[in-house]
Amino acid sequence: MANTRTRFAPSPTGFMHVGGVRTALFAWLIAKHSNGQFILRIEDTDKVREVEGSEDHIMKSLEFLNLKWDEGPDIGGPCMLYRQSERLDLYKEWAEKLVQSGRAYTDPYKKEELEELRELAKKNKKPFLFRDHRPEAMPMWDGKKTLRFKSNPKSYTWKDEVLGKLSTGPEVIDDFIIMKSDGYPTYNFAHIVDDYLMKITHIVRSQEFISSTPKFLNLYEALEIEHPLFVTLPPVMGPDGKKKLSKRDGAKGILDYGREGYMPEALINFLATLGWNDGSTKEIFNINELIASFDIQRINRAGAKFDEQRLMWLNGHYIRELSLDDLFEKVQDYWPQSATSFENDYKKKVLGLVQERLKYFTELPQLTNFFFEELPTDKTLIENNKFLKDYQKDELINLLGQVKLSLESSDFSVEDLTTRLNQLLETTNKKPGELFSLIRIVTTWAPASPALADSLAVFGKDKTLHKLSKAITDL
RNA sequence: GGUCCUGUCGUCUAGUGGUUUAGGAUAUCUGGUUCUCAUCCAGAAGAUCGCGGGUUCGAAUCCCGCCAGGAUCACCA
Repeated sequence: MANTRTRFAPSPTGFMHVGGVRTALFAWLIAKHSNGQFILRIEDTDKVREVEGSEDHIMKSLEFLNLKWDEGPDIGGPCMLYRQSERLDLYKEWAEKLVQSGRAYTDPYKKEELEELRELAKKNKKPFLFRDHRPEAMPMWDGKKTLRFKSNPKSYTWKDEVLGKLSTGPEVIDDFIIMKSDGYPTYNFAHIVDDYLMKITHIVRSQEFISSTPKFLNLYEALEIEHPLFVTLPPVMGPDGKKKLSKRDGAKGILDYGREGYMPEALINFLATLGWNDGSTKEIFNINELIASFDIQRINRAGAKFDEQRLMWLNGHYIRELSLDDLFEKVQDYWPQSATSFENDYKKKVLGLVQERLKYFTELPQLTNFFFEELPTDKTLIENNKFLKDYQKDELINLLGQVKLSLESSDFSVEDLTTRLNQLLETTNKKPGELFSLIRIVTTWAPASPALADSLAVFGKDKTLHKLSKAITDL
C-alpha cells in the first residue's frame, strides 16, 4: 500500500461546526495511524457563498485540537498550492483534456431554459436528466462558458471502506457541470483532480456524498485515473437524534466549546468515539492511544447523536486528572469578577476544593463565587432544609454563638477545625445534618459548597468569624 | 417521487449462527463515604435486538418482504 495521505477539504463558507471537525479528526487519525500525511485543502470555488474569515476559523479550530496538517495553504508543500482558487489553471488544463477526448461540452442553455425543462419533467412526474437534452451542435469551449461532463451512464458497484459494497443503476448518472461560467470549477470536478494530483489515498467524508459517488466514478474513468479509497463517515446527529447536526439546530463550533472550558483532550476523545470504537470496553483514549488503535474497519455505519451529556462527563474526567497547577493555568480566564483582587495562592486553594465537581470552566464562578464575595442572606436555604426547617430563630442563634466561641480559639487548620466541629456535635448534642448544615449555609449562603472544614480553612479565621457574627445579627 | 444509506437499553456502543438469562459506558434512581453539591464505591431500573415471515437443532447475527428515520437529486460543497 502506498504512503497514506488523507485530506480535510472544507469550503470557507461560514463557521465550521463540530461535525466538520469530526471528519477532520478521522482523516487525521487515519493518516497518523499509518504514519502518513494529513493535508489541508481549502475548497474556495464558490465565490458567492464565501464568508470572510472562514479559512481562519477552520485553521484555528484544527489548531485548537492540535490536529496539525503536514501540507496546507499556509505552510505549502510539494503540491505548491492548497487553495483551489489558486489552482484554476490546473482545472482548466484537465477540463481541456476532457473536451479534447469528447467527454465534455459547452452548455448552451440559459438558466431559464433549464428551469423550464426541469418544470416540465416534474409535471410529467419523470426525473430530470440533462443528458436527455444534450445539444446537437456543441459549441467550442472558450474557458469561460459553462462546461458539462458528458457522462457514460452505467451501473456501478464499488467498495466503501466503511459501508462495504455499494451499488447503483445508470439512472443516477447525468451530465453535470464541471466548470462554471465564472471560470471556477465545481466541487465535483476540482476535488477529483486535486485528490489525484495530491496523491490522496483515502477520501474521508460524510454520508451526504454517497449519492454522488457514481458520477464521480464515471468521471474518474473519463479522466483515466484511479480513484482513492472511499471512507464514508456516519452522520453526526443533532439533539433530537434524527436529523444531521446542523448550524440551524444550534450546532456549535469547536472553538465555542473551547471557550466554554472544554479541553481539547476531552473533545478529541468524544469526537473520536462518535462513530468509532476499538471493540473493547475502553472509553477513555488519549491521543496516542487513538493514533495507535484507530482502525477504519471499526468505523460505524449508523449515525451518532452529539450528546453533550457525555461530552460533559468526559471533560469532567479530564479535569480531575489534571494537576492543580495545570488546571489553575487553564482556568485563569474563568474566575468570577469578584476574584480579581485575590492572591493566586488563595485561588489555588479554592480551585483545589472544586476540581472534582467542575465539568467545564465556565462553571467556575457559580461554584466558587462565595469564596470571593458575600452572597446575600437567603433564609429560604434554612427554611427549606430538612434538618433546620423546624428550628426557632433563637435556637439557631444560640447554636451559632457556641460555634463562634469555639472557633475563636482555632488555628483554622483543617485538622483543628475538624476536631472542633466534632466536639461541637457533642457539646450541642446535635447531628451533623443539623449543625453542619447550619454552619455551611450561613458561611456561604450557597445551595452547595465543598466540605465544611475545608471551606472554613480556606475562608480563614477573620472571614469565618465575621460571617458567623453577621449571620447572628441577620437571623 | 426516484436512488441510496441506516435501524441493539434515553444516549454512545459491544456483539459477524451456539459459554447471551444480550455485555460495557453515560444519563436516571437507591444506599454508603459524619451536612449540601461533587468525586469514589456498591446496587437498581432500563433493549420483546424496527416489524413480519423464512433457513437452521439453534438467529441480534443468514435470506426475503415490510415499516420507520435519514441523505441526495444545484453554475453548493
